[in-house]
Amino acid sequence: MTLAIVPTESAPGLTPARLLRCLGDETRLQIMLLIQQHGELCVCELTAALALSQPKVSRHLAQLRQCGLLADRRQGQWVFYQLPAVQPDWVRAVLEAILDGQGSLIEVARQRLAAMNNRPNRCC
Amino acid sequence: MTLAIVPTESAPGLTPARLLRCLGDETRLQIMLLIQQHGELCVCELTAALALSQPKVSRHLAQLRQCGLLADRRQGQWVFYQLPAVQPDWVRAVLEAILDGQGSLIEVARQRLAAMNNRPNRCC
DNA sequence: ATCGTACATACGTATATGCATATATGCAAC
DNA sequence: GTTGCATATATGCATATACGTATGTACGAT
Repeated sequence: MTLAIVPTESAPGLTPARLLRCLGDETRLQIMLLIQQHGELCVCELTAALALSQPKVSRHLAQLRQCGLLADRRQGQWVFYQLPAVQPDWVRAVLEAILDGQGSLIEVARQRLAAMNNRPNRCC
Repeated sequence: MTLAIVPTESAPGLTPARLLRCLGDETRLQIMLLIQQHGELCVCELTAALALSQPKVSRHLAQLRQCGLLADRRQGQWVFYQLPAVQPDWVRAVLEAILDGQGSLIEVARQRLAAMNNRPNRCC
């Protein structure tokens, strides 16, 4: 008897084109790069870093979540987003390639995040 | 005195997000992967490989060309499309990652291209 | 000049996408 | 309970995108 080696696909319908189209938005691309760099960020941190309205950030996060590009975890009032534990290799490779080539895209956002006050504490 | 290392930008207003959005379409992505594999293809070859209408292929090619993702060259009645000589490294890396991980995307198209008759001769 | 092939574009239409505003939920403190 | 904050979603509208069809242009052959 053989057990499945491949874990449950986070997003079965995630085609390369769908991935690229999801990344093909300034806001979503910056969100992905920020989370890739910082490991885990909540909505209010992303809102501050990107200087955008909360609903706008939330809507883009929902899209990234539905594509399986982000995983969310609730901690008290905050919802933290991070890269999913398991993700196809080619998706990782694409993200790394973009971050390597376009990391400067999020410089301003990183500065705003660094200047943010009252950031929530991670625990759990 | 320092000389600019970065060559003339093919299209100054082209953001990474715009490039990704351009790649984030099934047809355009297949075109890019096919050309990456075959080096150079004309419109009628792509039309046959993808089994799509000629105007549709032509329109997508125009978008890729306007984004600087493809270069075209006329030879008699045919217009051949190829990867541009100079292109951001991360774009190449993204395409390679997808081709490595999801090369099956263009398998059917490759078969149709292989079965095509009267393909034009390359020369210069 | 005329025809056939290859390719590009214009027009009208259907759908998708992004946004602002308003509303709803969940949690913590009081 | 109520208030306040963080987050999520629903609605309505403007814009963008993709498509089919038709038309236009460029090239080679006759």
